[in-house]
Amino acid sequence: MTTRGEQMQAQVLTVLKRKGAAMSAYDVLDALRADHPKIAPPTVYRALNALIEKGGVHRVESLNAFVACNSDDHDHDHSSVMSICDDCGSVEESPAPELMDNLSGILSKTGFAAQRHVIEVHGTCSDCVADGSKP
Amino acid sequence: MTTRGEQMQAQVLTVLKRKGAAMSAYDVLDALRADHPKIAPPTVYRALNALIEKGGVHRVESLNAFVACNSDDHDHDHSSVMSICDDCGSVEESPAPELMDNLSGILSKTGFAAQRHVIEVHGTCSDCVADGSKP
DNA sequence: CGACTTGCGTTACAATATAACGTAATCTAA
DNA sequence: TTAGATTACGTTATATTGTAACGCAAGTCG
Repeated sequence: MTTRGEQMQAQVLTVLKRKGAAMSAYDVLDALRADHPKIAPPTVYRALNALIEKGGVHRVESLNAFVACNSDDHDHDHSSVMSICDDCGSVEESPAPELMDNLSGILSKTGFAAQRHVIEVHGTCSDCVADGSKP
Repeated sequence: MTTRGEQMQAQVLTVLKRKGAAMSAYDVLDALRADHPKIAPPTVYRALNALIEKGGVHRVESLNAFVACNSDDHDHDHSSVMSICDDCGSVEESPAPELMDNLSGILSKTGFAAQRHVIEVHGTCSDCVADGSKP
């Protein structure tokens, strides 16, 4: 087992968890510059991609951004819905097995062989709804 | 009613329909250079955004690309699933009202107020499945 | 017609992402 | 242990995607 690069991955994950919301790769890059003054984009993208493979990080396609997985228990086989708050940037994952079954049913009728699901819902999270429109 | 720019929108829509698959904004730009040698990105993005507002074009978030809406009948209130073939680039929309209800149910439990749904499924379309793995 | 408004075209640049190359770290086998 | 193979890292450079801002042209309305 190689451990090269895992330090970088750990630092990237720490940054994302500390933020608790979606961050662009370049936001992560800036956060890492404190420790690594000469860090470059490919380093960050490689760490992010490795973390995505492991399931510790998800890519938010509709934001071109990344978020730490906060629910450690669920499996990461794409069986969840991402709720993205456009006010505060928080991202929650909700497991949705029935929805996936429903989707499979719809698609199988058309002969489409699904491989990857992107289910992202934009809106306002309960906290931001409670805070009112624009305090 | 202004008609300025509608020519451009019409040409963009023609390009997208002729392609019959997702295209990046810059692919559209290149296609338009034949008629408009000096065309620039904002012109294309403005036309694309106007067409998206009207519902004639959809943005494919997971590809950073755009596709002409091929089913003229359905309403465009986000109530459909996009099936994206990673082999040929074709994009199909399937209405999925039950799925949307299901999704609303899941999210309302968390207090999340949904405003926009991004439901994109990547895989292989029936034509490409029929063509075998790599002919 | 002349003043006002809208939004287009253009220039320039910002934000996101990756190709490619040399090299250092790790692994394998003798 | 070390030579050779392999992996994947850091770096440079560049590709790709998207937008801010400004001046002007086209349409609007008195």
